Amino acid sequence: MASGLTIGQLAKMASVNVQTIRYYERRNLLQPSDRKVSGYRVYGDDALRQLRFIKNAQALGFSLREVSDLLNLRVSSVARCGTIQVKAQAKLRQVEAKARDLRGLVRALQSLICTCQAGQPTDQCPILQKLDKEAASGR
Amino acid sequence: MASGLTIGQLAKMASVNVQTIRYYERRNLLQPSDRKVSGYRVYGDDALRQLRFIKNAQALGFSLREVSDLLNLRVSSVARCGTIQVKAQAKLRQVEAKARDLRGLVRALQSLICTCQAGQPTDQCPILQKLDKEAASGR
DNA sequence: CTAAACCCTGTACCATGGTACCGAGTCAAG
DNA sequence: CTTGACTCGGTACCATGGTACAGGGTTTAG
Repeated sequence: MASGLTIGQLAKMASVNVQTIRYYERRNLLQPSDRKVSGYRVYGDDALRQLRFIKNAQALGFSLREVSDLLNLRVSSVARCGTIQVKAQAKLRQVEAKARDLRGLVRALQSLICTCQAGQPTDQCPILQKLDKEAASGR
Repeated sequence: MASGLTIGQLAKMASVNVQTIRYYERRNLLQPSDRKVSGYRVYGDDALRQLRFIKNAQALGFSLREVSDLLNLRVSSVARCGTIQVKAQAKLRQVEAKARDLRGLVRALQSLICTCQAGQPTDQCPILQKLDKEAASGR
């Protein structure tokens, strides 16, 4: 089939905005495989795969900058799988740390909510009092 | 003591940038208690408490918009503690959801890393292959 | 053949949380 | 009284991940 998609068709298939695809192009994340004489971008269906790659990596918490790095690694197959593993591990540590922070935050919020009794005026609210002093006990 | 701090002194005491304080003022988060004839902002040490409040609430995951809401609640003490409790609970649910997502992400990354053997060229890397297909199994 | 629907480039704009620079006025120490 | 540090308001800029619009050219269906 080797399609030959226009940017609009690609956008629809990937459920993204046309502008977003052009934005990804500027960010060096996704290049059209060709151009028509008219200047229209032409994409193969590898473009769709790559677009999904980008979205998947984003969903895994990689920034577009990091996605770009990942894609460059893939292109230069001099790079070894280990390089990617190292990147993924670094990202894992980042994400783990963030998850821990959020757990602490959950605990802090929970304890604030527990001490709060709904009927009091706000100037006696223990949540606000706590924020006034020193919060974020989970860290 | 009731200090009478300049913006620079306040900034130093709270370890924030002077510009940040002015930015907070624009965002209705922190108003100077007075102005000198020269136009210089004058802050009482309640300002320092309020600045810490802001930073604490931020650390708990509240956006500046939400912090502003919180502060407005505190000012209008017609509002009841329950209002704040509701807000804190809503934020708690948000944060819990985010924490769950992140743990899913951690699991997805871990499983990707496990299947990856460091010596292979990138075009056979299971992490990249996985990203090519469909990742984010944790969702 | 015409009109709608699409595409092009370039630029500006959105939110978020700040940071930096400008020219001018003010304050405090020596 | 001067000089350097501080402050003022206004505006522009940073990164991030897009989105929108203007003013054209192209393609395609009727």
